[in-house]
Amino acid sequence: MPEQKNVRVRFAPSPTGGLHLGGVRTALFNYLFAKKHGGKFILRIEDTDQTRFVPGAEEYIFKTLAWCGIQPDESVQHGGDFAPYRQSERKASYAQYAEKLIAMGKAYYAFDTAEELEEKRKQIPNFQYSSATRLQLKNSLTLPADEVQKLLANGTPYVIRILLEPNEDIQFTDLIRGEVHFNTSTLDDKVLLKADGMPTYHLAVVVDDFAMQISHAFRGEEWLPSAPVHILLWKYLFGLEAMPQWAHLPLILKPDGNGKLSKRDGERLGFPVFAMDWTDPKTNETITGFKERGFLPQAFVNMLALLGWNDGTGTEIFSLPELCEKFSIERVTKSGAKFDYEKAKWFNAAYIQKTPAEILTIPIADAVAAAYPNATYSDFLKAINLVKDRCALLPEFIEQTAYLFAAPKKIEIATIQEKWTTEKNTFFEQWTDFLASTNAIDAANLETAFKTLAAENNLKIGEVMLPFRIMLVGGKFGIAVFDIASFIGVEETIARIRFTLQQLA
RNA sequence: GGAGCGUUGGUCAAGGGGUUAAGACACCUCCCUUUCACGGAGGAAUCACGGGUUCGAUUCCCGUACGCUCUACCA
Repeated sequence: MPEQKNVRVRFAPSPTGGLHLGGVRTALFNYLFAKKHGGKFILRIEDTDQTRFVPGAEEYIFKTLAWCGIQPDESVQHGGDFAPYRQSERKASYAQYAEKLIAMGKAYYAFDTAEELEEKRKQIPNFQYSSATRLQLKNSLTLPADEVQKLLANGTPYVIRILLEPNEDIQFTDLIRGEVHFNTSTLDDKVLLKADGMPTYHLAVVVDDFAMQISHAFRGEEWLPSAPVHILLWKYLFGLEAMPQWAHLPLILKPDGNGKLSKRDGERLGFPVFAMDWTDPKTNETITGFKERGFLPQAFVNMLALLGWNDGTGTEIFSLPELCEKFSIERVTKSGAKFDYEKAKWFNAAYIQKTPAEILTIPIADAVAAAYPNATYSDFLKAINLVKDRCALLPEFIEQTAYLFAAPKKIEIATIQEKWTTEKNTFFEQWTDFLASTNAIDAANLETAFKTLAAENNLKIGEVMLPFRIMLVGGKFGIAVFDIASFIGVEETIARIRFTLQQLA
């Protein structure tokens, strides 16, 4: 890619709640692109809507990104030459551009109240504030100049709207979709500056992307329809040469049916949508995140990267550094992808396999301590390695190792009882005697001894193996039986056998 | 309603004028393991539909259908 400009990209979330999959992925793609091109990744807080302020949301965004390992180069927390990075703190800078547009004849004051517009929308089927209707509305285009001045002077609330010429073709190149065309006649005169003096997104992105020298602007596909407004703004204010290159990312869809994935879908279908737990400060309701559900951040990031991007080779497991090296915006898919939680778990399982037990233990340390207060650290490490390949989610380590740290509470006695014989009873008595006398308790030795003893008693291995398993773990599940016996030790093994034997008697 | 974008197996997807149309997840069968899982071997697509262009279209063009997004003083 011949890219002369310094690469500067930005992720610009609005702090209104938890960050979901799509948001994190947008951040990730921005980050990867920046790293790939030796550029800067900027985090800008888009908090221009004061009515939607949610305490804690901004902090949550930083924590989420940190967990994912995608650190901004510039942000309200990391500083940078283009501070402030919070749009509410840049409020003063927007009005001048709106005024400039008015002076240029590209924007105008509008005094219609929200109620009046609401009424219009009710009356007229497909009402749009545009060339077709603006001459019948209350604005500086229809009102005499002196009245406009009077309204402005006495503090009448107003907004500034862009003045769209009808029937103008707007065309631009999207890095993912190629040429995209729009006609201004289908657009409306978007509000640029709100009555409270804050800019809308439309003005703010353009002004800030210019101010922060953004070279590439990536955002969700939902922004595509308003892109022409942004392009016009660039053309009027800063010139098209300075405009960043656009890329509109495909949406992440719900697994069943169609439509954008929402947090409700997660609750409905039983999987996380937010990266980390998010507690709504108003309702105090907590929505589970991938982190708390037991995902490793590397797995989460890898999974996200492959949702809408691939390197073309079929490889699916990439570390963050590898992603930074391989990522290219052109290889991002055009169409939306249904989120597949099973696949997400597969990624996590893959990462669990390759992550050392010492690391896996960190995020589950508290849960382990609560579940098995007597388990030693080294025992748990050993246990993790034993059950590793059957865990897709971190909390599964607790369940999967349960019978290694405590005798099963319930024994599926019926399964043994059906085919129980005195021969088997004899066998297990001999087996406990052997265990009591041996000190070779590694799994391989135990297995050899067990098989030899079974043969001596004219019993098929399978006839006694399953009962033995059930005695140790309570049912037909778990890791290799002799690994279990070896892990829990002779005494405990004997105790568990005797316990079941008593019940069978 | 309008505009924009999209459409390859159940899902994610590679490929992109001539291919046996990769691979992964899930599912099914088998092997391994006398549990399960892991692992291994198999199994499934007339590339939305209809027209073109072409010697030849899943690939290019045009329509249609369907889906999604937007259509707020929200982002």
